[in-house]
Amino acid sequence: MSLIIQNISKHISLTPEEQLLFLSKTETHTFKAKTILLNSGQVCKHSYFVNTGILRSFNINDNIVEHILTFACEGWWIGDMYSLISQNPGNLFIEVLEDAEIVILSKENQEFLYAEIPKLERFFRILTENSLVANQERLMDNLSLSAEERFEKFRTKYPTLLQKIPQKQIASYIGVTPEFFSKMKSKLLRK
Amino acid sequence: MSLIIQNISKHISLTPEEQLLFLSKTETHTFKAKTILLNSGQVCKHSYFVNTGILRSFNINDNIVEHILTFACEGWWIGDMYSLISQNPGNLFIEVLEDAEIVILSKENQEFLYAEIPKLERFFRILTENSLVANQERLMDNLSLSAEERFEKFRTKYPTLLQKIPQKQIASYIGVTPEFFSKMKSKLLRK
DNA sequence: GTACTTTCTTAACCTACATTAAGTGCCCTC
DNA sequence: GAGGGCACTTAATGTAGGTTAAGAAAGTAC
Repeated sequence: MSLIIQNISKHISLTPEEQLLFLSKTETHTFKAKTILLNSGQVCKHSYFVNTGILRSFNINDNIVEHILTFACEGWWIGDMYSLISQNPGNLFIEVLEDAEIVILSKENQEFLYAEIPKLERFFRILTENSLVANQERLMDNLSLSAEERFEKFRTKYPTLLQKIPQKQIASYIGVTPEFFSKMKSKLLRK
Repeated sequence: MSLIIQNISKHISLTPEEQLLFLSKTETHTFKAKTILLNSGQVCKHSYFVNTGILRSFNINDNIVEHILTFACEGWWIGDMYSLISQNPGNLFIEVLEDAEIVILSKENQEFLYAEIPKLERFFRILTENSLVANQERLMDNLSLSAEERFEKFRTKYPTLLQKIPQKQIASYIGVTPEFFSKMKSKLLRK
């Protein structure tokens, strides 16, 4: 069974016909690392589900500093939620960090599927709820933890990522400069 | 029409019977300021909708420092999303800041209503989506803006709150100490 | 009205993290 | 296999915001 159907089946059960209908409304493509799937200033018209590879969403502040909102690895959904909902231009970029196979679901088809398979409302509600919880925790962490503690949390949340992506991306995710991250890391190693 | 039905009607339309069914599954109570509706360590079994008054959710770090996750004024929902979903003990407190009239919806009744009025899945999905978007924006703001800029954002997001709540609560929301907030404020006034 | 508690202010000093800048290693690509 | 670009490191210096402490102001209770 495809990864995306497995993912959905964790929360709702679809008949074989519904599964086929769902899949018929998606497209699967492969992308090379460094491909930009969504640019800041564009309207986001798709949700992306990662079969293999790694993606990230981030914004750029004052044309200089990048801040990473999310990484998405195998089995994760990613998109610009704000832009997707409002259909206004967003300020997020979505980029492929490691060659990836991605399932693409257009907003249009998503709405169509809500109408055809109302259970999917439930699925995406649950997905969004989980995402909200994760985000709230990260927000509270950013308010109350030190950079070192945030790094520790990153490690447990994304254990596989540590080896796979440039460490400046991790610095950006936890909210420090690459220079400070490097210093912090060597301090941790010395312990 | 009651405020909560108005709130729901912004996103889905309920028949008069559905409205009555919904309301019959809620309870409305008034609470004095300083009432704690949910304690850290408890399982959250209700969602709260604010008819009048002000609530806040917050956690306490190392038994010392409070960090505010959300304020909820008239027409807002509040709860401990993590605990509500997982039914595990959460780490949030929910407290009444200003005498309030609150509509209470138990998780049990919410599930019951999902079964009876499937459209409500849609409503709560949209509610959660909006909440997620707001949270993501706040997270990015915390990564990229100065305390002063975060205060400015707070003012535009909660214009009425400024006069109504102790300023240490605002400091806690934007993530600085009351002392620093006071210093910053007097600097802003001198301009 | 007086006392008690909580909030707010001010100020001296401290620290986590940013900035700037220079240098090193490494993977590309031609 | 030489040159150019990134990612990473190190170190000096700078700063936003924290800590501590003490007093003033403002609620709140009796």
